Formats: sequence, C-alpha cells, structure tokens
Amino acid sequence: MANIVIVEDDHFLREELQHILQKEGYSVVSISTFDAPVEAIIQANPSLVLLDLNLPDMSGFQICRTLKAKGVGPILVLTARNQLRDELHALELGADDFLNKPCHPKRLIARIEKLQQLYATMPRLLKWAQFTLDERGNILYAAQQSVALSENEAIMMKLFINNSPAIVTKEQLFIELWGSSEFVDENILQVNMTRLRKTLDKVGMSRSIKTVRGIGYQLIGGETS
Amino acid sequence: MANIVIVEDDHFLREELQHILQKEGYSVVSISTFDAPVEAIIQANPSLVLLDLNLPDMSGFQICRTLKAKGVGPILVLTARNQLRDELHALELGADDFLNKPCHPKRLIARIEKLQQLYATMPRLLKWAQFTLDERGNILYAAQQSVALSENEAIMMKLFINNSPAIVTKEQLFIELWGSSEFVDENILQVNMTRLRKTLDKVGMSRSIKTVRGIGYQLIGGETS
DNA sequence: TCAAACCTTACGCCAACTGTAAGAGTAATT
DNA sequence: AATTACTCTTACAGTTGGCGTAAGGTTTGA
Repeated sequence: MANIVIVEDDHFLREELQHILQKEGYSVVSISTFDAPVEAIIQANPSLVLLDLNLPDMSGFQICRTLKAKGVGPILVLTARNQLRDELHALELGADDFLNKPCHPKRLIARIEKLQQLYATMPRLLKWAQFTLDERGNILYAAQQSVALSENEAIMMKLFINNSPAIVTKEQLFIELWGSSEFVDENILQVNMTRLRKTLDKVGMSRSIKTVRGIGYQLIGGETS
Repeated sequence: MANIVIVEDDHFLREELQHILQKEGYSVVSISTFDAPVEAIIQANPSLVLLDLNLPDMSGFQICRTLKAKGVGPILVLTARNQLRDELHALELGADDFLNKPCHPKRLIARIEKLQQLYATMPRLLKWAQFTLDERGNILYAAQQSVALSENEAIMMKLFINNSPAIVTKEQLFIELWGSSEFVDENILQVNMTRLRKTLDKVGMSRSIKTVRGIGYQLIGGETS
C-alpha cells in the first residue's frame, strides 16, 4: 500500500501537496512539525516521507537523520531555499532525494515513483563496521564472504548492528525474538547465541560477539581471524 | 571498486567530468556515443553510469532503457536542456537520478554517492518488464509486492527473465534444473511450473507464464490482475 | 573452592521444499 | 464427436533445515 507521510508546517502547502498526491491514488497522512513528528511518522509506517525543510529551526535535518537511523522508508526533502548547502546536508543526513520548491507536480510524482521503485527493488542494507546485513534476504556480508542467516540469527544480528557498539541486553534480545522477557527459559537464548556465533565463524568472524556477564552481549568490530 | 562510466559526446565536458570524479577517487571510463556504447558499457561493468542526454538523436533514451534492461548499475542522467519532459522521460525509462547542467561538482558527487549507497554493494538484480529478481536472496519483486522464491522457482524465473520475451524450451529448463534432459520424467517439470505460477499469483502476476504447446513456456509482460 | 552464569551438544518436532504418482483437464486432429 | 497427445493439478512421502527442550559441561569471580 502506497502510504505517504507529509511533514510540512505551512497549512496551505500541506493541503496542496496532499491534494496532488491523493489524485495520484496515494494514501496521505499530513503531520505538522510540532506533533512529535518522528514517533508519529514511524507509527504511520509510510512507504515514503515527504519532508519540508522550511522549518524555522534546524529540526528538519534532525528529523531526517532520526528517521533514517530508524530505518523508515525513503525520504524526499522539499525546500524553498535554493541552496546547494542544504541539499548536500540533507543528502548526507540520509535524505534520498531533494527537490526545490516550487516544483511541478509531475516532477514531484515522477521522483516519488522513482524512489518507491528504488526502495522496493533495492536490498535494504544495515551496516556496522565490517558487517553488512541484507534485511530482506537475511544475508550477512562480512569481509569478503557472505552467509545466509536463519530468521532468528538475522533478528539478533539486526539488533546488534542497530545498537553497536553498545551492549545489547538479554532482555532486548528476548523481546525482539519472543516478544517478552517473561516465561522464557534463559537457555534458549544461549543456544541461539551459540548458533549465531557458529554462523559468524563461517565468514571468519570469530569472537565478534563478546558476552557481558550478567547483562547481555556486545558486537565488536572484529578482525578477520 | 567504484567504477564509473561516462557517456558523453562533448570531448571537453568529458575531460572535465572525468577530472572531477577522479579527484574523488573514482576510477573512470569515458565512452563516446558512437562506440557501440551499450556493449562497451556492459563490458566495463560499472558501479554507476553517468549518461549525457545531449545527444543529437534520441539514442540517449534508448541507451538508458537498454542499460536498465541489462541490469547495469544505477544510471545518473545529465542534460543541458532544462526540460521537465526530458526528466520525466528519462526517469520513466529507468534512469535513477537526473541533474541539469551546469551542475556544481559537489552536487554531482553528492548525488553519485547517494545513488551508490542506495544501490549499495554487489547484488545482481535481474529485470524484465515489471519483474525484478534478486538472485542472491531469491526474492522476486513485481509491481509493489515481493515474494520469496524457492531454489527451483528462482532458477526457472532466472531463465525466463534472461530469455524474455523468447520462448524457453522444456529442454532448457531441464538442463538448468537437473543438468540434463535425459532420464527425467516430464511431469516433474509440470509440477514445478504449477508451483512457480502459484507463487507468481501471490504478487498478482497471474497468467504471466504462457505455455507453448510442445515446445516450452514463455514469460509475458503481464498485468496486475 | 564453590556457585552462579554461561556454553555446548544431542534430541525431537515442525514447516518448507522437492520428487513421485495418479487422475483430470485441454487442445488439436480426424 | 471421438481420439489422442499433451498439459495441469492434487495428494503423498522423503529430506532438510530451523527451532525449542533438556541435560550436562565449562568458565568466571569472589
């Protein structure tokens, strides 16, 4: 379902954009910058975010970076300030495309469709240090080689990469794997850790996961053994 | 290895672009439009193609479409004619981004890096019509949705996409699936075809594979049912 | 040295994938 | 319309891989 979130302060513009997009058959949610936007956006689970940078403060860039870190879909940035600096900054912070206002509706639509297409087609890659995880195929690239991960292994690896280099607590793992930290035997976690480690060894990433006694585990920027 | 191909007729501009990119550490190959460009480009195996649309004839668009069909990496189109029509057309034909000349070097670099990032590493994507097959993860993207393919299904789909719109003979399928067309019950092929078709139906691609009585099968540019 | 925390291995269940078999459906030909 | 060759579908069983359980071994740190 093509579900677009518009983040825009100007009420008039918001209506206009919404109208354009809806005419194309998109379902649209508009959010003003003041409505705790990041949480609201994530909850809307958009297939694309249309982010206006006309915001008085620098918060637009911050939103951009946060959204990207959270793995929210493609971000298309709009701005009226025709400045190269803004464009570079936005792209660097994770925006996937950039358009100046005013912008012809057809151009806007074309760019939106292109982004959706790129995102739908492209592997979603999660990176940290020498690890790259393809979230769709559950394939882990490390150094030169790659391995297929099982579902559980991928969930854990995702957690580790997302939190690295911080420690991932056992509770986080429980929640991510089984939805709750209650009523679950601790051993099952250890078994899954063993399995993940064994799989990592296949690509020469021995000892990449350190155990933090009593707390949890930690992915460390390992060496090729 | 970041390997960029520039397709540009103007000798002076070509030098300039090449210079800019090489300063950023890219390895660059320049190709003029007359050097049977498509084959040359494919052979260079670029991680990005910089395509100038200043070409006298309409051949630039044609190159764009052909490259995309062959699964060559991201295509960034440059043009001096600041026309919305060109941009829409290029994007529609498979270009991944579009910039007007003159273009600030920093902007060019930023866009190139963004595209590379989106495309990320290696994945060999196979495309035909509305089908895109990720050969690593055996994931098929069609229209908006995607499905996981089993090993056999992926092998078959790969054959179909590589040969489309030509007919794929039963023998080709036998060879690809079981190494030989001898000593194999024909029924097993039919069963696998049924299964592939059922899987394609999941992404709304009904009737995408036509059977050619006595010969084989054929992937056709289907509709979203 | 001792106990808590952690690791490993083996086992069985389950789901997904694949090939086999048998019968039903379909298209071309007479 | 009947025949026949070709194709499709469904059900079944063997195999494999992922997962959780259980039980015993190993490490860590006081």
